[in-house]
Amino acid sequence: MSVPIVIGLSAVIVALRDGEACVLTVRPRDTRTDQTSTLEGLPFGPFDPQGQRTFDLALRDYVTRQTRFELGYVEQLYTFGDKGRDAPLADVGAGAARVISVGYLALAPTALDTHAPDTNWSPWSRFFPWEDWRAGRPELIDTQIRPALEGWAERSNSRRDRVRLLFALDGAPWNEERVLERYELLYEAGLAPEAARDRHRALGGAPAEPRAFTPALGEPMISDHRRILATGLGRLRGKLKYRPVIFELMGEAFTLSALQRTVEAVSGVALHKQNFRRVVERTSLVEGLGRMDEETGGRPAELFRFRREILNARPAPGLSLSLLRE
Amino acid sequence: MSVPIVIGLSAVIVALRDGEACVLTVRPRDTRTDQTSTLEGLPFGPFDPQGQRTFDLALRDYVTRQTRFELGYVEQLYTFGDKGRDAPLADVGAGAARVISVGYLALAPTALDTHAPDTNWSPWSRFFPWEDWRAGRPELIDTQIRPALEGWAERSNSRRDRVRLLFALDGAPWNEERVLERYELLYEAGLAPEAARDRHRALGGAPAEPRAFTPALGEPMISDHRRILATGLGRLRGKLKYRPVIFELMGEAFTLSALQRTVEAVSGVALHKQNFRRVVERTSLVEGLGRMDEETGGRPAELFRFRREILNARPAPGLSLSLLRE
DNA sequence: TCAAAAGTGTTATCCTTACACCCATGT
DNA sequence: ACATGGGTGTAAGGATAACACTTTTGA
Repeated sequence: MSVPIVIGLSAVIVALRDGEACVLTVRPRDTRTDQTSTLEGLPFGPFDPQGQRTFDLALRDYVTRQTRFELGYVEQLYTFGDKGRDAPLADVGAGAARVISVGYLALAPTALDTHAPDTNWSPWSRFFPWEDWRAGRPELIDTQIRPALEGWAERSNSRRDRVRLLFALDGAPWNEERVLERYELLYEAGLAPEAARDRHRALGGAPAEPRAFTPALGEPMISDHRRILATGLGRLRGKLKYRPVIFELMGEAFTLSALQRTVEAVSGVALHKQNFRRVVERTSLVEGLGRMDEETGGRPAELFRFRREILNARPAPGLSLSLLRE
Repeated sequence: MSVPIVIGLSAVIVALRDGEACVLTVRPRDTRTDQTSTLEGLPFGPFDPQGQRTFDLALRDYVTRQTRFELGYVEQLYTFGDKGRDAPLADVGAGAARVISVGYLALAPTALDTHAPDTNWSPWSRFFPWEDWRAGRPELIDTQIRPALEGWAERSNSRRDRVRLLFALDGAPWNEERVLERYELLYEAGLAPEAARDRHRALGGAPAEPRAFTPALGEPMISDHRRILATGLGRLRGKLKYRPVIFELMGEAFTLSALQRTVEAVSGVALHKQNFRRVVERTSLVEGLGRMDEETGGRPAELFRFRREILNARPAPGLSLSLLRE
């Protein structure tokens, strides 16, 4: 076994900031020049096979040390091992190692106020602008993405079908969960700057250099981090519907409107107000506190709390937020 | 980096044999004694970081070479990295390496007739007898599992709740998807022989020795393979409901009854015949062939085929086999 | 003729989705 | 008074889940 394996743990840490669903990003410093990277990446740490007992503990430990807060909800996403799409070797100080990425999803309540150096809360829409349908169908899909994909798609029927289904062209409905498939399609079609960079490195080129990118196609990230982010966002969007994970993003007390805006920010679609309330109330996941919110214009709203105890008491804490499109 | 990392790929390969959902198992040979193991395990292969481009390709290649057939549907399950629950080191010929298990799920149509040496199609009920509710609630839950868990459960409320919810005690409904959580509970409670073995090895004991086990608690497997199998079964049961994966287990033509029996064998619950048909027909996932089946007693049944083309044509090939309990 | 398995018809109930409308507060 | 956001009522349509029943074969 000549080539050693290095396992990199990457975390998609999601929290709400100013009403937007954000992800914690870092700009790693180049060890030689001490310059921070122009591209953002996910919090990342190598797994120590000697000392660390589980991935889970290693990840929590790593994040706590780097950002000074403790992760609550954590779940494993996927393990990426494709050659040619691995993390930059420099990151982990390994010479000719094969780097395997284990991605994790973590959710944090809004309260936390971490600002370790070189970290930032970035709205995910910066990386996937086409995923935000809250204000209706994003124009850039038809003005930019569709034309850019035309040449690639017309090479086969299956490509055409994929583009149509994933980007909701020609009347196909939008499916907000397929974030990863959309990103992978753009990567395959060469429209993600990461693709060009990976090809370049495969040919023995120099380390990744940031280059101009089309804003409509989203900002690229370091190594395979945008791929992991897409996996995390898709997983979260799916999970909302059958597990009450959304409450991991809320504070102790919240209004139903705030809850709805959070679901909308994550899922990227607008919801029908009245029906959203009914669904939430029917599942009895929340409980009114009697207290009122101190306003932002209009009638004061009642504050609610998540009845966390039902997680142990009830069979399937189903939320089944059957996304009620407006 | 003193301790090298070894990545083991393990496959849960599911197929139907004689109407039962089975999983392909192997009995590895001891390299010294040339004896086959008394315990079964999953097909397993080390990942070569030098030569192999992706896990997916590595797994397919490995299975094809070992069993002479090509995998169709393949999906990654989970990556297990807990210290103390790793694969036996002897298996991969690595000295003091840290072994990480990447589990995969694969589905194979019944047709295939592989019989490589030392491999076997084992019904999953041998490993998880409590998961089969097709003939109603299994007696062993109340006669064996409940009493065996009593002492462990009474130590805290949360333990009691977990047992009640997962094993459907005291009127709690059965949730067929939580296969892994049930196995992990039994492991934690010390009722899986694997737990004793792992503890023993952690104390520097000799390699695992098979020992007597309670049949009601299922047969143990090599290393962490029963954990991976539980993950696979749970994932498959969940996926049935929102993706038409069940057809990966069927031949080209099948009767609706055969389809129903397959779903029942996988999900472990009995379904309502008439409503099952209605659901299948409404989704237009299948198409009648006009031909009739050559019987097994009673009126001949029409043969159907899976309309595979809808995978590219339709938005969400939802099957939503909302499990219609009888 | 009867057992066995295939296949059809019908109905109450619940959930989804949409509609319209009223309430409490700040300016 | 009126704009703003909070909150309620009601009803059509469809999916679910449960009934009971007929049809076609082999023995």
